[in-house]
Amino acid sequence: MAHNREQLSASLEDYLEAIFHLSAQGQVARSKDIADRLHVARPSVTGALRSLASRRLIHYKPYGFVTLTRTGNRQAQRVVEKHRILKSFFTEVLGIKATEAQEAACRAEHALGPEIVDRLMGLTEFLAGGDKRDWVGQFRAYCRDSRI
Amino acid sequence: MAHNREQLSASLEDYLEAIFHLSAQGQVARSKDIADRLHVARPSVTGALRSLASRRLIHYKPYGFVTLTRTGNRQAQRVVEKHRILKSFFTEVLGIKATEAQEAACRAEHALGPEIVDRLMGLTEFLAGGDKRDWVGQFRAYCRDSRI
DNA sequence: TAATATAGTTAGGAATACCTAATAATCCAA
DNA sequence: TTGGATTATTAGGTATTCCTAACTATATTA
Repeated sequence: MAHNREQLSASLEDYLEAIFHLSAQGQVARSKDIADRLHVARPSVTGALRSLASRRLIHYKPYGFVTLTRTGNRQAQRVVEKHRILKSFFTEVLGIKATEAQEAACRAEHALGPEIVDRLMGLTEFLAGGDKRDWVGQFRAYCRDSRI
Repeated sequence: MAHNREQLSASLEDYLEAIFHLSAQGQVARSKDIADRLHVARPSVTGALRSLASRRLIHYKPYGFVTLTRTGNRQAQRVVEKHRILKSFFTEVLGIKATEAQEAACRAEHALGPEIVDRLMGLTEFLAGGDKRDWVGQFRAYCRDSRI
């Protein structure tokens, strides 16, 4: 199989992320719940699960439940973290509303490497980090003035 | 054909962008130059050109040269503009080096809508816009201190 | 526990976006 | 003007990622 070191497609990262959240907020990730969460049909999930299993990112047996392997968990956490950082940059710094921020984070998380994401996290802390100078407030005013 | 109102795939946006740049910086966009620029094989270009033509974004006849239609030009400009804004945010605000910024902009430009891109442009102007307060300088120092 | 509802999988197919190899058109220079 | 180099296309194939319809396994409940 040998796709060990290859990086995941955006689609497979989404599946991994969904499995992570479902396992966290309850018990086991069921195929139907993954399908609902990602708005795909159930057979698409079956295919994705097989692909993730062949990469040793999940434990999967047909009709059995799905759990993340150690590697899978590590990779999922990276994706989830990226998502979180992007979303809070969009909402807290740029002032984008939650739903749009959520969706954009979901699309952008696959496009940005760790270097940029780390800096974005830094910028969010720097600008929105409870500082007395209220930079974000000034940026909002600037946006209002220039009609952005 | 009727894909008029549908939004373009990331791939087709890349082709449109390449055609725009080649047309601008010289004369006509040739198939081979598009292939070289996007690092794809020539037959892939033929397919993409047919697809763009069916959407009325380019003028294309086999063995003829390629030019953007009015609509195509408008769409290409939007993509190019997004790219430009993202890249300058990455370099000027986040301090990412040019090549990485270039590549990341190329990947992210398809994921972010106009609202977020406009705000990013605003933020870049706000923070790096020749202001006496040198926010970017302070952010760099903050990054250094927190090892980002 | 047997009938039924739900969940999961197979089977088969479509769209996108690539590829290589082979062929056809076009261009250029002797 | 014609033959060789270059460029573009066709033909045929692969991988991904999605779909619907049909079937099978599992779970629930009467």
